[in-house]
Amino acid sequence: MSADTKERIVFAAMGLFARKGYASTSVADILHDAGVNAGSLYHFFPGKQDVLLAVLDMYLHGIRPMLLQPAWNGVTDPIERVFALLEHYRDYLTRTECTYGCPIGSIALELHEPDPPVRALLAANFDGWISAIETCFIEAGDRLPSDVDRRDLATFALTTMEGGVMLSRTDRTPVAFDRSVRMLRHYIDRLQADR
Amino acid sequence: MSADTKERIVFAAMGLFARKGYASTSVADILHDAGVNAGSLYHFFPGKQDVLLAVLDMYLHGIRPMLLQPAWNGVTDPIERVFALLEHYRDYLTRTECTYGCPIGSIALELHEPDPPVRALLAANFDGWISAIETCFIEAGDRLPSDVDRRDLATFALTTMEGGVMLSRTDRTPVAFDRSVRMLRHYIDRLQADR
DNA sequence: GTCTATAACCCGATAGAC
DNA sequence: GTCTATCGGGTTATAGAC
Repeated sequence: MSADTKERIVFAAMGLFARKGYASTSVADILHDAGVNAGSLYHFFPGKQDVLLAVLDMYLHGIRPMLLQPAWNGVTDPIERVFALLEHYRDYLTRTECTYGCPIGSIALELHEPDPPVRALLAANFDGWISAIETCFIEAGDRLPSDVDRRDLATFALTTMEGGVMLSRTDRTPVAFDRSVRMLRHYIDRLQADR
Repeated sequence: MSADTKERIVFAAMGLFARKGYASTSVADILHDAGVNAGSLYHFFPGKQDVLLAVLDMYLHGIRPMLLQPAWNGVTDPIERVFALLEHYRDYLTRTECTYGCPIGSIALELHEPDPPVRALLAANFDGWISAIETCFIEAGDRLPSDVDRRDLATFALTTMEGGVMLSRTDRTPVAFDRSVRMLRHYIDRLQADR
């Protein structure tokens, strides 16, 4: 089946890129994990980079169903949703003994001069994440001071997460991640206290 | 000259790893930039990874003379020193049109399963950075609330910087970096206001 | 310590039968 | 659409003369 084969390739590549990175994943690795032969992959994709594009596209369209929905299950308070999402990343971090973090962030720093379409999809993924969190802060309404820009605050939450993941992956403990998120929580608590 | 050759190799590799990353830099690249032949490199280093170790070691010992000293030139206030260091990274970012960020952070995310000595040196570099900033916050004394942990705050400053660099490199503009640092500044201003 | 040549290997991508 | 075999090129590292 054609659709199935293509899907298997993308899913296999998604896992491999997250675990080993883009450059360190060979086409042979993808073929092996997908249980597919070279001819099939090159029938659906012009080359390896196009597989990456498909993976980034899947992440982009998966933000709601694959990331936000599970992270926000049962959480309705908009500000708690921000921290529920951060907690979601922490779970992923600890479940993998702090070896895997955010796959988008890893690829973004691994590729030093990505081709324009790759860079555009990386930026779109970050933008989607930020916009989702921005919406939470907007929904928080007057619980936050009116002079605090909601998008700036959402960007800050993402940099806290990405930076925390970076340090925690490096020393294989969630300590730095926890410290950063605790500080972000402290900041947002204070914003709510004296709005 | 032996010492000179070894040094040229390390400096060439330092530049290349920062610009292209570790995996994408070939030994041939290093040889070319250093103006050295393969025999010389393999005379001084068992392999490519050992060149990386030497580079990370140089970064580690260069934190004060190569990073803090120039960033803090003329800045004495401990809290302003924190933001002067962040400004230093912003300068590097904008001077390179947002293509290069923190070389340690890039390598840390690029290598998914680094050998223990590499990981140890990456962690030591982050630790040295955090400790320097922690000292600033300690020197700030009672300008900051006593119940705010100085090391947590220093870790937060590093994650803000690394996350900001990641996003800014991805969309090739310092906007995200500036937003994150502005939020950190806002937080620390508030800590000082109602200590 | 420095040089050149090259070994041994892995990579992405392709050709062409089925 | 799927398979196998393989091409051409780049990789790290080594051998051995000087």
